Amino acid sequence: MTIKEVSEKYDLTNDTLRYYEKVGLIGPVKKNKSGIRDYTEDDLKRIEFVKCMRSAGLSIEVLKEYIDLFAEGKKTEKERKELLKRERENLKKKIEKMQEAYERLNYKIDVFYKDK
Amino acid sequence: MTIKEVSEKYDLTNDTLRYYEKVGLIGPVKKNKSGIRDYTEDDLKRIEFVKCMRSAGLSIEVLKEYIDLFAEGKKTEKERKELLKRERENLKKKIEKMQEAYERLNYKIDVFYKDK
DNA sequence: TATTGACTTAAAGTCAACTCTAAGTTATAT
DNA sequence: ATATAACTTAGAGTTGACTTTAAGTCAATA
Repeated sequence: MTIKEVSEKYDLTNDTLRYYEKVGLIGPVKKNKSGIRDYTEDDLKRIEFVKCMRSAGLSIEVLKEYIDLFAEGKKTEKERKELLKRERENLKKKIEKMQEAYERLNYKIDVFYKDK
Repeated sequence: MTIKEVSEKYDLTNDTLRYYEKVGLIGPVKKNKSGIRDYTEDDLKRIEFVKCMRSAGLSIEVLKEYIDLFAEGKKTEKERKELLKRERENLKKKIEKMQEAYERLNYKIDVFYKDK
């Protein structure tokens, strides 16, 4: 799959895809004889994972950390699990903050701006 | 209330409080004869609101927009309500994204890293 | 009176995460 | 054969949201 197709499929720009590769979140992606990227199914799975986690606010740094551990093999499984649990906790707290703000907006809209 | 007390109460740095004031999210805060800030109850309410919304990811720009409308008085109530509804929708979508990522982390932790 | 520490300002610096630019190569259509 | 469009790279630039710096004022204490 070409970079264009991937960027359309996942709604990420070519630049972002190359940037993710440069910082080591994906790939290195295989290239054909003229140097053009050809993404594999595994690349796509990774992109989808990264996109999901990024959209939830996980930093590139922490994703990179996880992916580097992954590349080191089985011996890092425990450490990876700890990392995921840590991030899950962070996410939970962030969701709670957002729920709070959401309810506050609800209240403002329904009570303060009721008849507007 | 001094900037130090406010910064401790809301866990925001002095710098952040002055920055919020500079960009127009709060104040202008009243100052005593020697130029030192003295926050009122209304300032504190505003700070608390801004903190809540910022922690949920609303941009400084959009908060500024809301606050500027507020300062224009009653005639902007409808517009303010629209703005809040828009931001509520954005927030809802973001919460959904985060829930998705949260569940994915749950799954990974419980299934993939079950015995680790 | 001198020093300490909290405050003040404007402006420059930082950081994460892209995003754009410049200069170049390659594939396809006319 | 030439124009067009899509790709490539390294590196510079942008944006949002602070954060730090430099230079100074002021109040309280030794």
